[in-house]
Amino acid sequence: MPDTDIRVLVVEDEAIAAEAHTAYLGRLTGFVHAGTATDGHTALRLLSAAASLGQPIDLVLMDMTLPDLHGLDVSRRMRSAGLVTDIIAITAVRDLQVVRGAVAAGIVQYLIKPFTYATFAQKLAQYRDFRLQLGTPSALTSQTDVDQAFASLRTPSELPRPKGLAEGTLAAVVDFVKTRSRPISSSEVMDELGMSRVTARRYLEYLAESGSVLRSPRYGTPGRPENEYSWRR
Amino acid sequence: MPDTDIRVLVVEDEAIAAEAHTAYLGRLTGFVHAGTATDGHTALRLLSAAASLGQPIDLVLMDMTLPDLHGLDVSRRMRSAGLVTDIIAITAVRDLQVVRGAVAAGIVQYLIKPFTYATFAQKLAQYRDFRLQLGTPSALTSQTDVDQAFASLRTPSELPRPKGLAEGTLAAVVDFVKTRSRPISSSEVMDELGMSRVTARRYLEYLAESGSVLRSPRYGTPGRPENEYSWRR
DNA sequence: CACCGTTGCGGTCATACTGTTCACGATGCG
DNA sequence: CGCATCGTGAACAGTATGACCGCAACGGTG
Repeated sequence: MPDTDIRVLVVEDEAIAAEAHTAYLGRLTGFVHAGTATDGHTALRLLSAAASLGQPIDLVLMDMTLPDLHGLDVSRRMRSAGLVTDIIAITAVRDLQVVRGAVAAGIVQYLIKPFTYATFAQKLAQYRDFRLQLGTPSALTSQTDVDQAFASLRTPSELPRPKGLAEGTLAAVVDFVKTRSRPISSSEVMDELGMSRVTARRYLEYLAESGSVLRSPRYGTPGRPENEYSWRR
Repeated sequence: MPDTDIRVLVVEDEAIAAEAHTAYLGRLTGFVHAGTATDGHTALRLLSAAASLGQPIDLVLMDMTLPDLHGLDVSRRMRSAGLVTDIIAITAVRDLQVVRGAVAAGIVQYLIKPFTYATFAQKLAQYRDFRLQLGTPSALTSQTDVDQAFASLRTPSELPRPKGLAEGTLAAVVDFVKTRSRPISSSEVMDELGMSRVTARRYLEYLAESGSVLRSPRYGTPGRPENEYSWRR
């Protein structure tokens, strides 16, 4: 459905970086590259042109360091112009003031260069989920619904590995879950990997929390329901 | 330390609501009520006055429905003026466009009226955590750090669920009931979700008790009448 | 129209099995 | 040897299930 595709404008002065972003975009479903601007004024012009043509840009990948304007200035001018386009900031600068300003300017994600494709994809996927949740008009019925939408925007997909989890064990569990196409329970991991149920569960739970595996209760048998975990690509 | 207290401006045209918000604020540590505005222009004037006095407002509790301007307009004008003050939106309107606009205008939290003090306190506490993480200049060293800071704005805990109800199961049932426009019986939930009738009924009954779902008996067939449940918006 | 058998869901338990917690033992590192 | 990190067993708590009984409407029957 091209109708629901998210139209993306890349704002980046370095040609190589701009091409990289565009290439990354092409690998994601649901996103369309709608143009590239190499400075702030061009970006603003493209944005209003697209809006008046009835094909507004949905999302801007905005580099913060531009030749003419700072990315934050571009964002602020967009807001002044009444554009509700969402913005993902891309920057090499880890500046506190910039982050604070970014939040105030309504920037939905903040990517620090250099980043891997995986990181890029995750941030955009989160944004896509966010839009999806807001996309259905009937969805917004309660505080919880709004909270959910905000959560998908702001929950990091990659949690730092907390204490109590060993790298080797984690790798073993990840490997095991990956090889099974069927959802598995913590008991199965216990049996197959020879670890205790407690340990198996701790790792699976961490993976579920970090979003790498899907968790859902398994019904049908007496007793407390068993959670089953399946690797999500 | 009054130095680190968060200075809050309440923007609300109804006196009773404004007082309530102020009273709520007083019960929280780390926040100071810095003033109240009953319309958008006054709010903007107070904000720039405070900023030029060197005592900028850190946070605005902004009602969306004001006599002169829409809350979103006030937010946009704040951004145009270069104010990095954070904003928590308070509104009775569950409007998709408003939520989208709110995100674009850099609104950090979105509270739907009416809300309990618990909800209010939770949202503000989350905001305080967010500031705390951005407050230490050395903290921002990696993508993970930024992610963590954003994450404190997400909803960490939901309302306390009574014992005996699993979070995942409840979510599944709520989701199922929501998607059906027709009233459904516990047997249908049993069949569709693969759980037992007892379990399905327990969750439906809880939802009916808590008021999010409507319950009424269904006549016309032999046997004891069946209760049917329908989502109430 | 009053009564009664039939029917099928409502409501309650004991039960079964897992999730969760806790304190301790094992392992590694300085 | 002391400290931090991790895995484990055991005890406790949580939660879905099957079975069972009772109830409320239906539909004959007199």
